[in-house]
Amino acid sequence: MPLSTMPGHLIRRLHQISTAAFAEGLRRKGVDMTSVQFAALHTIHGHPGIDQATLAQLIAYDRATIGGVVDRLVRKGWVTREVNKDDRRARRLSLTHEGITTLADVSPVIETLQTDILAALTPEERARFIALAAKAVGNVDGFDPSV
Amino acid sequence: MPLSTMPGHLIRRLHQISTAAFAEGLRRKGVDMTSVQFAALHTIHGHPGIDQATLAQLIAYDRATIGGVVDRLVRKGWVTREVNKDDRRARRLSLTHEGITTLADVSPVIETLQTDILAALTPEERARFIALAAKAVGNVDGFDPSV
DNA sequence: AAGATTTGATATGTATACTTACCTTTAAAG
DNA sequence: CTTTAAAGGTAAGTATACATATCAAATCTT
Repeated sequence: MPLSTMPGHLIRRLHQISTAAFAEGLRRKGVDMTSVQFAALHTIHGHPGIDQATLAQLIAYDRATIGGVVDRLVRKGWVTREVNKDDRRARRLSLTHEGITTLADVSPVIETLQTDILAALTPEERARFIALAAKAVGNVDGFDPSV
Repeated sequence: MPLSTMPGHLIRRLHQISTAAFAEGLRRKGVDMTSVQFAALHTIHGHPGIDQATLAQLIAYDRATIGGVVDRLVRKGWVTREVNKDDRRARRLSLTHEGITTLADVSPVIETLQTDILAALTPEERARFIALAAKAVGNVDGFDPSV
């Protein structure tokens, strides 16, 4: 069985293409942001005051990894992290002014990139691919639009 | 635009599911091998004496990353790496006896895993997904069966 | 209320990934 | 045949990823 027909290999290649397209698009825009950082930023924006564990859960990240991601977002001045008064284990995450502006700045670029990633497909194929991928990862239409 | 419909996000989730399924399947088999290591092993098996740069190119890896992967394969006793006499820049990679046995041992498990990854899809959907993914990454049927 | 369990977060260690820089060795140019 | 360019590897630095262990705070049990 050739690697080129194995879903595992194809998915890794897609992921590679996806992150490369992301990096290139953002580089052109002059912003230093990874796709992981965007997902975190985007989700914090929709859930101000969220804690790291919930954030990790919402975007299906590892709890241990998210700490480093948030570190870098804080260092870049896009996110504030402060101890939750009601639960001193937790950190409340919110976007700074600059975080909000940057997010607004890159969002349209990123939406464009979503079609670039699947540029080799026709619009119909792209839609079918997205539907199949969503089903494969356990999403159904409108499953969790908050994310 | 919710993350849950963005190809970039879906692809990352698929990749996550894929590598997790791989790790779990191999763990059950009692073998310590990552998907990257399998791809390298599989490709070296098909191209004995291959050099690292060609290997990296065949499976779409980074030249710098492959060095570490090969390091670990050598350390596990599955691969030999020796300087090519005809081009002393290059290293000739080959499988050891144990590498061949291990590869034969895990190959059937891994083929099974390929459907596990897309377990949420019906066989027809799975086939369609694979065809679309192959097209998206620039493969056409039988494009490079050597990999 | 004291003990056990759970939970948010960090620390540690391993494995990708990719960029840039650098070294060595070939190959190409002139 | 020397200068230049290209190619194979490695090294260093950054950013995911995830398992496991640990710590502190909160919650549940009895």
